[in-house]
Amino acid sequence: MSPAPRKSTPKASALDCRLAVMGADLRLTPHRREVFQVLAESTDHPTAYDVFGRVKDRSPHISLATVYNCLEHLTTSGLIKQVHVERSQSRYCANLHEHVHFHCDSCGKVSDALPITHLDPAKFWQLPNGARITRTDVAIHGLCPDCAKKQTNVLH
Amino acid sequence: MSPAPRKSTPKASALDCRLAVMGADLRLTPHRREVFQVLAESTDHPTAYDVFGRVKDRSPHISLATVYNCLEHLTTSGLIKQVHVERSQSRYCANLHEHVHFHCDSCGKVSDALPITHLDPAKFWQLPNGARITRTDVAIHGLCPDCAKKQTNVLH
DNA sequence: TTTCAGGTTTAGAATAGTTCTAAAATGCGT
DNA sequence: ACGCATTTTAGAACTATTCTAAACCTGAAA
Repeated sequence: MSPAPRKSTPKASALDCRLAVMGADLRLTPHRREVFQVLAESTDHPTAYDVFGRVKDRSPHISLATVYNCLEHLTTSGLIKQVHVERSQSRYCANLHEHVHFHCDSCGKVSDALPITHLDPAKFWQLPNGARITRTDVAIHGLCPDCAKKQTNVLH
Repeated sequence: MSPAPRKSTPKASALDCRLAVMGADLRLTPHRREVFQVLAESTDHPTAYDVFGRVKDRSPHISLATVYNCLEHLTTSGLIKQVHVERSQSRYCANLHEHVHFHCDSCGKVSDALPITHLDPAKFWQLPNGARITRTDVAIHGLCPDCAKKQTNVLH
């Protein structure tokens, strides 16, 4: 008999492509797929607990530990990024394009800001001689347009 | 009778000056002074627990809660800065000059890097229209000179 | 088809960093 | 010295995260 055609994962979604392209060593389980989907559809940099709540709509029996587990695997295989804003909860982000995070210190919202020009850290800062740079995290703090407007109104 | 000369805080240390200059609303207690001193003498961005250990050499009876308390007061009055590197412990820094933090992902050391030129965030990133910027935190990750050298040696 | 080995998921316990609480201590102005 | 506000303390409480051990899949081998 000729070998049977493979049965598993018949459709190639955006996530499958991403996994293939990155060559990540990550088994694509339904939970991991869902956690990634949730993140890919979110622009608000949800916390692990936020993700838990959103994934539960689709998989009511998923546990928080699994969400943490999936987030860790997705992070280490480079499919998502972990963002450290506060000493409190970590936030996660599926936007892998070069960008920085803008944090509103009033309402706590986190939004992405795209680069106008590429920033070369070595041109801006005196780094220790012989250091090797792997990534640069930029976090800009301030007031988002809404909160800036509100604060101005209050002051006058 | 003419008013008696003020008796409190007879000597003006660097910390006193700093407090006066910044107009910080902070009572200068011995513990706060010690916590600040420890930080001012450290370049390794100690954690709260590190600070606790170092202050204990001078004030053996200080409690960890007091250290946290002092760190919070010093932070909110702008005398020190809190640095969020990892999801784990916060680190603190008494260097208020414009600078960024370089984190070695191998040995975990955090060191300061001074700016060569001033960075204007608005020139580099498309920020939400109407946003008001208060500060920009830059964290550069990679390998410090020592770890970069070691890793090269291992590879050949 | 059964068996096995591997990774995955689960619930709950454990841990770590930090904050809270209530009482005691301290210090300043009168 | 007195009263009041702030600071300090020890320990409990809290929260985010990680660990653990058992149950569960899934795919390959027998």
